Amino acid sequence: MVEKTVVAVRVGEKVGKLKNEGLPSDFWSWRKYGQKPIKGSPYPRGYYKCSTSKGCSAKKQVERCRTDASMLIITYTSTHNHPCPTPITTKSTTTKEEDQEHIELEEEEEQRDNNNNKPSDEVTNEENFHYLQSPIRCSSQDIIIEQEDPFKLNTEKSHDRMDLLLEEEPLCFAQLKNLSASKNEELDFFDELEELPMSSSLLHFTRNIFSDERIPVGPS
DNA sequence: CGACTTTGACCGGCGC
DNA sequence: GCGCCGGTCAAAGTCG
Repeated sequence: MVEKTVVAVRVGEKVGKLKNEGLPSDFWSWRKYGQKPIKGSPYPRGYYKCSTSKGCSAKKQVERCRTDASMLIITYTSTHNHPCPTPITTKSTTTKEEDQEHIELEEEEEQRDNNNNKPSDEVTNEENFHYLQSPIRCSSQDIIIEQEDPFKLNTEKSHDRMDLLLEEEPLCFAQLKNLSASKNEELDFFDELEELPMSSSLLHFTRNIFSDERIPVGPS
């Protein structure tokens, strides 16, 4: 049984011009070992292996949404057989960072409990994807994690969107696009970043996720 | 010089 | 068996 995680990531148009097709940075390093044009999609799919540790079998596939070039579909397969590499950071940041992630996890689990549509034991069914935030968390838990825009952490909007994302039926990408349409200003995200009152941990966190949204996507 | 990307070739699974 | 397609390999090129 191979673990498979599908994550939709919205990236800015500008970022898409960068190398790696603007892949969001994560704690692991990935080595590209192939690229293939995919039938039915105008965009090629890239194949990446984890190069953080020798012998790690973790892989990911990255392709652009055929209907929305600013949306990346990242499919993680296998799991890392090594601990999450420690990002270059100051000593004091990790705990805060973890706390924030824990908060998000709890929110996620709470949402899932409220929904009751997908009991956790059913999620492990092979027909279901594991919504595992592979690049951020070193965990094999079946946990839905969405990387929220840090600026939306305290807004009602994020919860509304969360509810939408946890709807029984998977969203089409057009819907996902609308959900995050308000993020057009993200192109200047880093320009504004310096001026905003952010804690060092939050700043580090946002840099690591590259200001992307990571949206769990159900099986098509 | 090592790590990485690019890209054509190769291989296996699957449907006809 | 054959062709298509997705996934992987590996040599060559690039970059810092």
